[in-house]
Amino acid sequence: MSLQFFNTLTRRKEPFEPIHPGQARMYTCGPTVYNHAHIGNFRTYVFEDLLRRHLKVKGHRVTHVMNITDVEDKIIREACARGIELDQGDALNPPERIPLDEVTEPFLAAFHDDRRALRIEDAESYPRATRYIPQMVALIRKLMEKGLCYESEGSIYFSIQRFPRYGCLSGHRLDSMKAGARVDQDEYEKDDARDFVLWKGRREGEAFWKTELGEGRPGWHIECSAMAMEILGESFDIHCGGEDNIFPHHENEIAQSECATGKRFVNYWLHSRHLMVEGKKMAKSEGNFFTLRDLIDKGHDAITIRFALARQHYRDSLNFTFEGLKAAGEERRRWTDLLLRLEEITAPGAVSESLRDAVANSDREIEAALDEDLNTPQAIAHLHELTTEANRRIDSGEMTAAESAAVVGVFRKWDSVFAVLPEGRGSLDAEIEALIEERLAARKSRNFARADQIRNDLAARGIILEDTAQGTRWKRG
RNA sequence: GGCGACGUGGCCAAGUGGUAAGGCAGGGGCCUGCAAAGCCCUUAUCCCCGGUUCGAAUCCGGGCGUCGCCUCCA
Repeated sequence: MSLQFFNTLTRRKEPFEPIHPGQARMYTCGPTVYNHAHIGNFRTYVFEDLLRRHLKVKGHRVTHVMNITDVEDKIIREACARGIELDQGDALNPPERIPLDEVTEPFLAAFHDDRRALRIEDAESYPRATRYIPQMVALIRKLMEKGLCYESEGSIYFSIQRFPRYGCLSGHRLDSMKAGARVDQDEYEKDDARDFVLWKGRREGEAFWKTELGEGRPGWHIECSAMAMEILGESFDIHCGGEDNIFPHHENEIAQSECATGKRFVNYWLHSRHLMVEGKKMAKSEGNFFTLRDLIDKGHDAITIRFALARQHYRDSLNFTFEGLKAAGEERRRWTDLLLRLEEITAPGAVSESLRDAVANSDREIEAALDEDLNTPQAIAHLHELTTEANRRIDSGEMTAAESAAVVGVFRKWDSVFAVLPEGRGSLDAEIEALIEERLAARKSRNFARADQIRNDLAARGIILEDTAQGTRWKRG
């Protein structure tokens, strides 16, 4: 079956056909580095990671660009409060380091630490907005030459009236947008309240660059168009983000990009729904706002958090609960324990036809599920079915080492997408090994008090012992 | 007010026309020195009301409810 995605643009599932066969170019909206990313952000980044990993399994060469927004109102406010230099230099002759980096770099580093903890693979590129000011200026000048924008009090605005398809992504219609309940708080002067700013002229107390457009700083939307087109080309395959980005951010990206080039900007728009915590919108005021660090500090495992985020379909809102996190941990443990059991099997013999079929079936169904707009819940259900089947066969004592390897193979293959299995158990120090030996001897001599004491002591040190017919198995708790 | 998504067992969740996958939690059993793990058994007329159809969780209409976006929040 072919890979298909639900395209926000058409509101339908469509087969994925990359512009260049075998190559998938994707751009995802990354973090604004003014604080630590929260688990809602990571829900989206984990979805995008699953997407890139599955594209790779399907044989595509993936070029993934995730932008870093490192100039923005809150960052500037913080810089201002700290008395950091507002002049960021000449856009065409930028210094290695700009003053705003002092605010953003610690959070950028933290973001990468967090995503690695969640096993989110490295993207091919992490462009920072502040390093692409000339490209943004060039793009704005192109739009100016085409007469699609206007200047007002030193700022430059895009006139959405000039783009007839405006609203194609979000479904907003120009005429009905006027009735919007919200009043724009922006103090800049616009011809039409719905127009958006491409370039903000320098203002008192705000960071600025010296550019051909004068002194000022870029608007928000322009960075993604400029960086995406610079790195991926004027037309590319996939653009992702959280659902809140559909309007206005992505809508505006389409308008400015397609007006500038006259070409289709992006073929597939994929958006993840938001995450809620314990049934409520995550908000600091609700006391249910969590960064990854918050959860790790509470003793939760990063990979289990990854699994809790990956386990639900990206287009459904995800209700993040501690009960759900516990369930995610149990599911992982079940798979981890199965792998330990499988590794212990040494029986010689061929792979039976029934096992070969079972494994091939699981493999096919998991692939089909992921092909169908990344249906992770269904793919996971198939892994659970394979788990039960494998445990049953192990219990029957008939599984061979070759069969065990076949089952492990399916788990490892799909874990290249899910990335939730342990890489290995590690090893034990000699002291613990000696205790395990001592306990075996104690059990043999029916000194169960001593045996249980050793088991309890080791459990307190994070080593869990389980007795099987073949001997004692250890694992880390 | 405009646009959109969703409502399946205690919890999470698959399933888009043929009489409800899977996991977690709970209960019972087998196994075990005990435990753990594992296996087996166990809980649903799919929000409500109409309609289409031989047949609907699945399609259509109407309710009710939850959630999201409507200018810088993934």
